[in-house]
Amino acid sequence: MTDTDPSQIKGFNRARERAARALLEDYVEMIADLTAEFGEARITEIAARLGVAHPTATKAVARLKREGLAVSRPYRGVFLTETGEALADQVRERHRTVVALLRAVGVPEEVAEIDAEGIEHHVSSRTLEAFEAFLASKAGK
Amino acid sequence: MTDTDPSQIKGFNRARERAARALLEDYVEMIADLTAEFGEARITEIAARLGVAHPTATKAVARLKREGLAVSRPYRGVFLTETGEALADQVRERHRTVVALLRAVGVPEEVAEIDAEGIEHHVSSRTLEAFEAFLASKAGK
DNA sequence: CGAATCTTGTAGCCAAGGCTACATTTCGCA
DNA sequence: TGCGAAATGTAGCCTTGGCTACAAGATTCG
Repeated sequence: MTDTDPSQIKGFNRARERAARALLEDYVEMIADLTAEFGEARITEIAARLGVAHPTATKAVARLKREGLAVSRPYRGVFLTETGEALADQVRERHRTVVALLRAVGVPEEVAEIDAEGIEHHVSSRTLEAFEAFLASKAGK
Repeated sequence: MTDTDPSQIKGFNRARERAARALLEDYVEMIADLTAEFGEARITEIAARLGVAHPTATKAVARLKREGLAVSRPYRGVFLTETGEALADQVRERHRTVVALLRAVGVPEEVAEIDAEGIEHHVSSRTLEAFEAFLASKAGK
């Protein structure tokens, strides 16, 4: 079996890639937030805010670097690349939209923030468009 | 460190329990569907529909049994316990509600079905209530 | 300037979901 | 009835996110 078996990939993708993408997005978003707030994102701070031990954050950042989303030098802060920034913007925008949508259908603010964290990673672009259109029409009324 | 450190649990919960709960729910829902359709749920069928190899499904079912959600005898089908049935009902009801909500805000049907799969596991009870209320008010108009 | 302290990096282990390979048990049918 | 195919079970490995423990590079300040 030298070529790639689709059925295997499907299984691999299932829970795996789903979770992996969510994780990447969380880290990128957090780095963007910290950079905006402090001018840089330190490993310790990233770990603390995401509620994980620092080696866990180190590993994740290594992955971000591998994927070209971030750069860093030993003992210095972590910064997003242009690609990383773009992803962060997209993620934050989507987060805002999801929260707004939830609020628009009557979800209490605190709950909306919390649930959006989990939900946002599963909102496809088409669903996002629908959300935006719905919010726009509602605003127009 | 003999007592339980909360910060550690938080980390453990993060991606872990999130994914674990979604997985359990997917399996329970699938078993319920298959039982409704064929009178029993076979490991092979469960695995096929969830797109995983059968040993993977076997492991998951073992976990369901451990948690008291299902029962099974070797080389026989898998069945849900009352607790499992209750969870399945809840999961399916929530799935329906999420799909309905998505449709109500303008998401195309096929997309709604797909995205609901990922979203539903992150919808808290309070958000679900809000969805139901929103749908009810909309129906009333 | 040097030591205590704080921040990072590295090594190494665990649990869990996935998979493949191989052993067993059932089942369908000639 | 008996055998081969199909369905399950079991063993064992990989990857990944998490964690702890320990090593090593920054920092701060007396």
